[in-house]
Amino acid sequence: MRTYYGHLARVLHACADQAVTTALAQMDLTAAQGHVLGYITHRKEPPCPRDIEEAFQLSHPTVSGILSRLEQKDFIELRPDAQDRRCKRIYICSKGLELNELMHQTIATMEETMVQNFTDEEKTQFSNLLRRAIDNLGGNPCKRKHKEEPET
Amino acid sequence: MRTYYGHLARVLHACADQAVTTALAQMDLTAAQGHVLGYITHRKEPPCPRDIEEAFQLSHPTVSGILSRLEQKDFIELRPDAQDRRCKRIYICSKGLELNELMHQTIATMEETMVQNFTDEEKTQFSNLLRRAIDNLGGNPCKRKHKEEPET
DNA sequence: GAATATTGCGTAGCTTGCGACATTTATTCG
DNA sequence: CGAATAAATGTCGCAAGCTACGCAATATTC
Repeated sequence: MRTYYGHLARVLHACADQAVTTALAQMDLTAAQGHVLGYITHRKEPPCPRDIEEAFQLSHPTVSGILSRLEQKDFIELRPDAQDRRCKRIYICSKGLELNELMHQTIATMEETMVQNFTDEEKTQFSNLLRRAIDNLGGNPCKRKHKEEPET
Repeated sequence: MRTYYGHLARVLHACADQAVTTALAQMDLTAAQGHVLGYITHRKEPPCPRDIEEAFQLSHPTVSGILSRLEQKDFIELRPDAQDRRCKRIYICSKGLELNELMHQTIATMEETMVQNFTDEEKTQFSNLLRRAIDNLGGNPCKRKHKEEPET
């Protein structure tokens, strides 16, 4: 049978997602929510949904859904920016801050487990090949927004 | 910033999925539906949903959903097996057979594009690293069913 | 300054993924 | 044979991903 990198990528993502989701279940968080919460916490300035879209390469309705679930559970709070009222600033609530350390550790552990028997060289190669494959498929559309429209 | 293989795996899968979905849109198929239809076609015997689960490492509700959408659109037909009435056999309709060649080509093209500037060595390494990473995370639970329960 | 374009976000509706539970049919064992 | 077990699906309800559409606020252009 053939190789099908697409299939392998899907399965790998599913495994990683499952592992994190299982580990975070006790904190009432899913993998996606955990990753986003981690990103928000490590930022100096309270980010807006648009930042999340770019950081995770997700569409804005997807981000919107994740954020509203985080808000419902009081992990975060959304308030419109005073200067630019189009933007919403994302603030972390105490509940989110408390869990942050444990959650970050959980994700880091999964990442280490995933490449536990890789040499340093293999790790580097792995991420390089992944990135090159993504590039070959055109990357994510939003990334090219500022570069490609010299068609006049 | 750190590497996060999990993130790269998710993005790669998203890109591959997007590429195939876009290309198959004209045939009224999604990527998941196309892959499953391709699998059914290349099988000698009409498979049952369980076979799809194992081949694609998906849960049975997921497979059930994809199959019922394929059936609604008259790509396939589901009939219970005469010998074992628990199983449903999946038969391809003419509509599905006609599109098969084009669809298979579309998927193959995406797979080639994805690794277009890889050497043969890099291709091999890529699939090996992907498989090892999957293994490190425990693979997919259902795969281990027959091996691990020597706990008596 | 007014018309236009862009940006950020909301909502609707869809597919795909999952776990949990129920049902039906086969199989196994006493 | 009958009861218990296992196997294959069905179904429900959820999260997460997308496109497409619309709206309000800001930027740009003339």
